Order: sequence, then structure tokens, then C-alpha cells
Amino acid sequence: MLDPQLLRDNLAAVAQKLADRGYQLDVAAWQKLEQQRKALQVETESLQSQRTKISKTIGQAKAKGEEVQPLLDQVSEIGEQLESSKTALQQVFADMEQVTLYTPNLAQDDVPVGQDEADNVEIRTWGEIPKFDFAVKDHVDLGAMSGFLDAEAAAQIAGSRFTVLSQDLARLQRALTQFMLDTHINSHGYHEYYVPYLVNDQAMLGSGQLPKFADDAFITEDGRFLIPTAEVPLTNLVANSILEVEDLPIKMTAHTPCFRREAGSYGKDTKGMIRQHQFDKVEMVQVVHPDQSDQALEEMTGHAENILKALKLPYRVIVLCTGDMGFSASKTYDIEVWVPAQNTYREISSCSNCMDFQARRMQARFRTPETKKPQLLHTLNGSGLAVGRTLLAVMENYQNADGGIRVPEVLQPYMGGKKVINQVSSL
RNA sequence: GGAGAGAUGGCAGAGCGGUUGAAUGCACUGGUCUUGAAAACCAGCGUACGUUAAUAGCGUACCCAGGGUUCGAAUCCCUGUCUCUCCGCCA
Repeated sequence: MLDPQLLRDNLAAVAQKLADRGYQLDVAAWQKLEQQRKALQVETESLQSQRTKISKTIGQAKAKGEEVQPLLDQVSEIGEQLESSKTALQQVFADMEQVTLYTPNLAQDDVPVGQDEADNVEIRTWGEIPKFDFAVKDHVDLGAMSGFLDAEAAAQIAGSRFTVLSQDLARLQRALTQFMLDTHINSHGYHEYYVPYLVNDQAMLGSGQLPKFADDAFITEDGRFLIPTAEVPLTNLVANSILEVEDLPIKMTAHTPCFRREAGSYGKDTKGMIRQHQFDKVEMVQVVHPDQSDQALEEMTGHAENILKALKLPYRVIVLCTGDMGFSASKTYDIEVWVPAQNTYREISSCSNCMDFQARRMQARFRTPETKKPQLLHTLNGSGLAVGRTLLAVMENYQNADGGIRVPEVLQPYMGGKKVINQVSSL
């Protein structure tokens, strides 16, 4: 949610920034609502003030045993006016809320202006793109050779966009997860969390998934949502709270499955593990002092990169242009890993600074030592990393000519010392 | 799932439907006293919104949430959420 004060004072500038990211704010309609709000609020509050005053004199008059009927007549007239004024005001507030809840965050000034992913800007690359002296296979074929990755079995029990992993590949995915968590805990200063995989609508609203993107999430019969990312439960841990400045920064990590409808992505990435309804992710969330969020974004992006560096997977970092950023983000770095079979980089992490956008929705604040007043925090989130996509990147980048997959050195301790996953099926 | 109890300011804890934004204690902040500290005493101490040049005044709202009754609700009624206790079930 944007700062209402900003909308009031700098409407034209806000509308321009929103237009940069492809969102058209109806300026005239908003101005009209704002005018109505002002008139109705002043009227309502003054009527309320009058009513309270008279009601108090009624109490006093009664106590003295005086006649109160004239006062009752007077107040009932005010009551009627108040009722209609109040109703009208509530409607205006509701209309305004509809606008603000559906309006995305403003991009930071250094975010490149652009329409879509074609306008994203590469910041840096890391690692050598591997050269193979044989025809590379994609992870689906590699998985099929071993029998440890089975899309058909998954389709039978769940449908498309699900995967069944078994034996060494299931273990390799677990190894990746453990390695990521351990790195964030031991080297990057995060605390590990275990969180609910189902959340209520309030949490989804707080982090910005609702109301606009309700179709992207799975909803349960009792009105809860399967988390599309651990960002939702983790970030909402600070909802409706006033923290002390000593508590900052808060750095949280959690491994959870993520559930996404992938509505509107028909025909995209239908093969393999790139785009699934269910995938595992290790998430990083930071809650920081507003002065620190820019720096925190750089650090958090580095934390995600460190995982790829340790796995020796080539990647590049891009900054998303205004048109390609997510709803709640003010600036986003995507990390893309090299996928040999596609001969391109694919997104494996997305790190965003949401500034006070989520904090305002969640009422997440801290007490400033200077003024002792509550002030909105800044929130950031980043994947560190998407486990399923990391698994397929390892499979493809570490493949041998015979279909075997070398286990990255840092994962070997998590694999019982195993160095190669062979294609021998024993299912 | 069944039965009961509860939800008030940072914490604890009062509160007959009427000058209650809310007693009292603790904590916290400032001051007096003191060589210093403690103690004691004095004062202050919620949040949001509106109005405004204003972080000054003034106004409004907020005692879990949402409705309702009333001239007037922290106080009465309804619904929901959550917590606790007991029973049942259970990884």
C-alpha cells in the first residue's frame, strides 16, 4: 500500500511512477474521492462532536432531575444527519481502499524504466559456461534415464506440473535444501524458522498477494491459502507489532514447499521441473530499519549468489525493469542460473526490497529512538534458492556423457560421500 | 469433536450504560533531593486519522474483530476470531 499522504500531496508524480510500471491510476477519480472524503469527514466528525456534547448534558440534566425532552429532540435531528453522513463517508473510504489495495508499489529511482523482461538490465555474470563434448540432455531425460524423476507417476496421482523424485534425486534435493539452510544460518546470519504452509487471507493481504492475485493461489475449503512462498508467513511474523530498534535487522530463513496455480501460464515451461504447482524453496526475509534496506538488498542478493558460487553454477544477476517487477517490490534483482539444455539463463532467485509497502499493509513498525514514535519498517525477501530449479541446474550442468550426474563437492557430505549419481535404475 | 472460562494501555490489573482515553501498581522518561547511587517526592508517559505551515492547538475514532440496542456503550445483545481449563481423539 502506498503512503496516503504521498497520494494526496504528489498525485501527479505518483501517477507517472505508476505509469512507468504499466499501471494506470485514474487520477480524476481519485481526486474526486479525496474531495468527497475531506468534506464528509469534516462534516461527520463535527456532527459527532455535537452529539457527544449534548449527550453529556443529558446525563447531567438527568442527574439533577431536570427535563431532558428538548435535548432529546435536538440530538435526534443530529443523529439522522450523522447517520447519512457516516454512511456516505464509509462508502468513500471503501472506494479509496479498493484503489490503494490494488495499486502496486512505486519503483525506486534507479530502476530502469521498461515494459517487460526484454528491458531488464544485466548487472553481472559469474562462472564459466560449461562446454560439453557430447550432446547435452535436459534434466527430464537425465531423470528418466535413472528413473529417479517421474513426471508420469506425478501426473497419475496429482496432474500436470507435479514431479515425483526418488532415491538419489530425492536425496539430492534434500541435500541442496540442507546446504542452503546451513549456509544462511552459519555464514549469513539468518535464523531458521518453521512456519505454517496454510495462511489466512489477512496474511496474504499483508504481503500483497491479495486481493489482486487471488487466482494465483490455491484456496482451501475453509478459506485459507496454500502459501505461494515462505515470504508470506515469514514477513507476516512482524505484522501488527511495534519493534524496538535494537531488534533490527531481523533476518529469517525457512524451507517450505510453495504452491502456485500458474494460472495464465498455459503452454509455458510445460516440460520438466521449471514451472510446477508445488516446489520447494529456501526463502530469506529481512525486516530492517528504513535507512538500511538498500544495503540489505545488495547483501541478500549476495547471499543467494553465494549458494550458486558454492555449487559452482554459472549465473547472472539482472535488475528488473519497472514493467517486470512484482506488485510489492520497489526494486528487484533476479538471479538466473545457466541451464545447458535450454542454452540460456533461467530465474532461480528473486530478491526484492519492498520498502514500507508491505509494512504499511501489515502495520509492521518500530519505535524510533529519536522521536519515540512508531515508524514503518522496511521488508525484503529473496529466494535462497528455489530448490527444484537448483536441482535441475545441478543435474544439467554436472551431467556426464553416460547420463550420470556428478555431485557438487559441497553437497557430498549431505549425500553420504557419494560423488556420482548413476543412471542405474533399481526402482 | 464436547463442556466451561476469558480477551482492557509496555506488563499486571480495576472499571454501577452518562464529564472514562479509561483507577491503581510496576516499568519507562524528565525533574527535586544526594558527593554519586538507591529510596522518597513532583511531573510526564498509547495509537491512528482529520484539520493545520506545524512533530503547536483543536476535533474524531480506538478497551480482540464485526454488527446491533440507546440521546449516550469498555460496560447490554448477536456473530466471529483467538487464548486457557477439563473430557474425547490423535502424528
